Amino acid sequence: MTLDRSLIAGLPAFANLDGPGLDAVLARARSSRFPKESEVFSQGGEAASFFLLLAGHIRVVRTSPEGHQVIARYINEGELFGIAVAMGRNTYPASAVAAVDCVVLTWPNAAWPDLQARVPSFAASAYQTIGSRLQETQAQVMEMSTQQVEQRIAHALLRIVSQSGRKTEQGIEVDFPITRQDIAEMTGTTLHTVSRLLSAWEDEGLVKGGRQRVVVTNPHGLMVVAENRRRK
Amino acid sequence: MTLDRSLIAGLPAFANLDGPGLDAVLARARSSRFPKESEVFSQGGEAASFFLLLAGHIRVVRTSPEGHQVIARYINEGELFGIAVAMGRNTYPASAVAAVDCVVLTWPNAAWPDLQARVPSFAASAYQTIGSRLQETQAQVMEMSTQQVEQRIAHALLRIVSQSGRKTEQGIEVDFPITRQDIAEMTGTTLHTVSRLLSAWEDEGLVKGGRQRVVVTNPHGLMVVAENRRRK
DNA sequence: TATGCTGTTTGCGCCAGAGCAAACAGCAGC
DNA sequence: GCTGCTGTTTGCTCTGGCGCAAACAGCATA
Repeated sequence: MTLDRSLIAGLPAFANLDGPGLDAVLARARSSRFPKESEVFSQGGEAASFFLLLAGHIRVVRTSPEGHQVIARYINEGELFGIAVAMGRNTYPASAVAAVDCVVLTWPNAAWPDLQARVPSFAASAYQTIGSRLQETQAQVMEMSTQQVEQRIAHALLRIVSQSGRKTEQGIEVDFPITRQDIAEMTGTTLHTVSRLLSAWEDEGLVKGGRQRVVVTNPHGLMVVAENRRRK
Repeated sequence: MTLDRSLIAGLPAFANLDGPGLDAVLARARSSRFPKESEVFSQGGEAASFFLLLAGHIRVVRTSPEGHQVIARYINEGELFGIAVAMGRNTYPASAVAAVDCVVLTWPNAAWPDLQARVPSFAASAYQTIGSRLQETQAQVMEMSTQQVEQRIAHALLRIVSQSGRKTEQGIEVDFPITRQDIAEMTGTTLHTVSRLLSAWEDEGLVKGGRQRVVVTNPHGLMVVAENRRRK
């Protein structure tokens, strides 16, 4: 199946790439569909490919030996993921699950050295992706060390909505199904606490909830909550 | 000042490098001393160089806008650090402080593109370093979400001691000065809690404390504490 | 030897948030 | 429309560990 340049021409990962460069990158990729809740790759599995999300939303999940799940991040359209090869790893450190039906570009890892040599700006953007994820993850450690649950959840919601929000007449809505449990697993809390806080915020007119739905109706008000340190 | 190959020949970062390769890498570096508690680079500062620690121990610290400090990691001898350039960043996301007197190799960022092209295995080891730090940081998020303070501190201590431990007749000792406050900042707790737990462990014969000193006298026993989930 | 300074220990009270339990509400399939 | 499943809400209790405070102990300097 031949892939069209227009699929990826506008993506930040391919900025600074000319037409032939784009074609070189696309020549090694194939596109495929992943239905909702299916796994793109699995934690601990041998890393044979790396990916780019063309459409949909993907949840990256880590499971501890004891069975606890933590959501490391959500992948948005246009982002690279599963780039274990760029880190010199040969196994995936987490699982990737389609949060909705997704379209994914897949490259075999074997193509990496060649692409890296021939299309250096593509490799550079992969490294930059890894760098900014390290950065974000460290910021998360910091948040978890220093902030209250309320602020962490507010931050997490604002982050999701700014990256994967869809404007509606009510406000900005998370545009994939997300449960209270999911939010809890992103912030290191329990679904009970998340539910209680969302209910409280709904009373204050900051958000509006629904089954697997969250709408932020007053982003500015939520930011105040996120920044508010009530202790010292 | 001319640097000798033997300085770095044995380091994992330079595995697979032949003599000329080593020389090419060293030609662009200069070596310098950093006295205890001095800053190698500063959070938010413009990233002009990247570094390799030849001797000593370095503390990587992030400070929040509100002034909270978190210790992201300790750098050990032979490790690269401050490699913002490899992530496409132009500013340091954290500060690096010498925990003891240190000897550091410094490369100007300008040398990076050239080194990357001419000594690819050096670049690859930088990327691998970043990858494993992302991995570790995500593991830390997981720990903070799912484990009790007691287990987190036990894990942190075991990690430090395994990476930077020195054998003594009493057991394995952290071979740089480390305060209870430092341990608290690594694990997202308070020095009070750390102090209480260390005291308790000392009574059980697992560790032995001192001013800015920790000796693990019974590593196996500490591992039991680290793995022990007393709830659920 | 005295004087600080910095790091450590320990007691006490309190509360954010986890754990448990039970009722409730969308949504899908029959 | 009924049934079942999955996700949500909410009340209650309990506790890990934080905040505060005060005493204490190494180590360095004069």
